[in-house]
Amino acid sequence: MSVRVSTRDRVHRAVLELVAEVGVPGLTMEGVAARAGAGKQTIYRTWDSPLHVLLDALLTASQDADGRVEVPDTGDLATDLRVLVDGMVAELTDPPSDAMMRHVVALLPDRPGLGEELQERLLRPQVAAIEARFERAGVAESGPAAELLLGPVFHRWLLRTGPFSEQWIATHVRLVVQALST
Amino acid sequence: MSVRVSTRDRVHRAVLELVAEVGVPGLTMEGVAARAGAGKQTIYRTWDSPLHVLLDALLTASQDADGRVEVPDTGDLATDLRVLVDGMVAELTDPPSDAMMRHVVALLPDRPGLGEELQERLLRPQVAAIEARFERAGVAESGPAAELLLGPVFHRWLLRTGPFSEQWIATHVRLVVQALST
DNA sequence: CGCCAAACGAGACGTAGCGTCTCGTTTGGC
DNA sequence: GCCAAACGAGACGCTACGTCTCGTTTGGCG
Repeated sequence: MSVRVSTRDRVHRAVLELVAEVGVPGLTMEGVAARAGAGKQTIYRTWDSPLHVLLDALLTASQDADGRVEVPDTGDLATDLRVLVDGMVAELTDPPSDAMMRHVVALLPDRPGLGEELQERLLRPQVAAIEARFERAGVAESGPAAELLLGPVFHRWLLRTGPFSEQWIATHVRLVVQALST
Repeated sequence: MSVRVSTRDRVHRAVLELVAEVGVPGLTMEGVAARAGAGKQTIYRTWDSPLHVLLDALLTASQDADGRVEVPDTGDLATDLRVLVDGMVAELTDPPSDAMMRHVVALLPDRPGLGEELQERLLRPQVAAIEARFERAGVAESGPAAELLLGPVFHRWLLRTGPFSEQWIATHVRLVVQALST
């Protein structure tokens, strides 16, 4: 990304403002350029779609915030898993992130590049933290275990079958821990 | 839907042909109308977007095929859950259904009507069948149980983290059954 | 300090799809 | 066999597309 720093920032700000006003389907390259006070060519030089601009803006912001996911270890597996699930739920329910991720996964078959960027810079660290905590607990199948924990969270987020209430998360974590205690 | 039957069929055929050629993002109302030999007004009278046309076409086809999901009961819970998971996997990996569902869930926050139609006519029967089988097995929390079974399947489908191999499904079902055997 | 190439803001350009509309022309139910 | 409702066709102005060509900053190097 060879765009000048100040320009990048203005474009990021513009797309975040616009997505709040018109939603992801309402984003346009011309709109972003105009709001950022930039030429269209400048936008096309670096990004290939409004969704790509939004993805970059959100990932840049989240990276500036923390960068990596800490692996908690209070000794109690259920407690630590809750912390990790809470982090993921926070990400999934933040409105701009929610909308962006939905549209990125929609285009995943057609534009794998977008999905990889999301995967690499946002999801993988979360999954890795969960697997690490399982391994520390002596769980052999940490991969399937992480999927068992995250799957229902994504399912509930994706299909909006119910809220992420205290009680639901507690029940879910309990079932997962039970599945892994041979 | 007051469109004449033969017209509906021609539109359904047209959108299924087109989505295979140009993908969901390439679908347009004008393209569907032209391919179906219909006027644009006729399309707009019944549907409000190309994705809505595709959703209707796929749901109509799948309803004509079977209509409802059978609840298997061989006596072995793991075996029956496999059958139900296999059915869901088949639906999720059929290319046009795959693409359609991704785009519908992407628009779910903006256009809840689309999501409800998908939910009601396709997903709910699957979930109900799984919950019914759990209840027959004496599982108290059949709701969370169904989520535990389906969540990782959707997670793997959505993020494409790995294939639906024999081995993965077997391991996953085993973990779920174990989570529920108090 | 002054230079110069790279990056930039602005916007013109032809194309395509949008959603609405107005035409005649089927078409099917009474 | 009649007549209103539904239809095929396509014109209309509009918006966004992606490419392009302009001058104009701008920042690094001598």
